[in-house]
Amino acid sequence: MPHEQIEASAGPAAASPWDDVAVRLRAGGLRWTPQRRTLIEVLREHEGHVTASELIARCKELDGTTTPSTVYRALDLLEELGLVKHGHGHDGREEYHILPQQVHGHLYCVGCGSTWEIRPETAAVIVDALASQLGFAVDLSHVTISGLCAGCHD
Amino acid sequence: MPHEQIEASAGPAAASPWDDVAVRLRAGGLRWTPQRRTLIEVLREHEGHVTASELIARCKELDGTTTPSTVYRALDLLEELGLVKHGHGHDGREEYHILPQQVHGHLYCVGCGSTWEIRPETAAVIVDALASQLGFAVDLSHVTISGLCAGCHD
DNA sequence: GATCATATCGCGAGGCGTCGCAATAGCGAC
DNA sequence: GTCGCTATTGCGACGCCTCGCGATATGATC
Repeated sequence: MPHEQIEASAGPAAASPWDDVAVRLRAGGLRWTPQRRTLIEVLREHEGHVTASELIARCKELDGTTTPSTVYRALDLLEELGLVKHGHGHDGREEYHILPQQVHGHLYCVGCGSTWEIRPETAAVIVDALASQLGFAVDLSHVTISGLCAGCHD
Repeated sequence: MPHEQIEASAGPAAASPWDDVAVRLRAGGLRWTPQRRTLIEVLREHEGHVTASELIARCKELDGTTTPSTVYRALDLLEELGLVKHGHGHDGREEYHILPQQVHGHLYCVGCGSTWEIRPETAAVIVDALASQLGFAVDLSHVTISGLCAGCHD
């Protein structure tokens, strides 16, 4: 086997936040295991939101020996590193936001079942209202707010 | 522990919304069963919010034969009658609001674990913002929004 | 390459919530 | 009071999520 190729720092490929997970883990005395490697592979495939069960299922496809508890624990770890962020769907089930970039909220229409996003500008109105009136700094992205969309409302 | 008391028909006691549940059920072709009677007893004991497990545990104390599925199904029914309303705590677990009167939201501080209410006036700001910007009629009471309270924030 | 401390894994159990099914029992009709 | 329709119950099984425990394997050190 030839030596593994070292990524040249001049490489033009966009640096992915997943690339240095191994390093970051080891820096904290944590370990880079096959199970975590698999999970990162799976996360690379996704964008936006994924449910925990979807992640577990996909990991199991790739590995077969993956167990749910391992995935949940690895996700907790990645959340501490800021690479994912968990929230709850309208029914309380867990959802993971991959590479959370901007604050946005989630809406679920109980009429038609579709989901909507609260864009950052609108979210800001809500966050500001609660901050000024209650001094509470809310994290709108953690839950899915239910309601009726324009189409189902009238 | 409150002792049992037979309700005198001549009693001028304020009519409780629970009093005519039996009638309302039968009016819809539904039935008034011992299990439902027990649940109503339990609900009479509470105000505000209760978790599903608390209700189930208390029903089991009173009856012993109560099973969770029966309680959940009865709660669904009462929700259709408008007597309770379910929501989700910060961790996604179910919570029941007893006799929901006014629209209010729920806040959970991830710092200290305390819970706060969003008063109707403040809730209105949020509801209006989403209504005017997205045409979405949200139900703020369905979920618990996480964040940091004034004390934990700074 | 061998050693060792310990982070991590897989397993099993448990609580929560949902659903389908066969048996039971309200309750309206007679 | 009895009958019969069918709403409801209890059970069992499942999926989701968490946790504790003993066994394993990472990776730092020599």
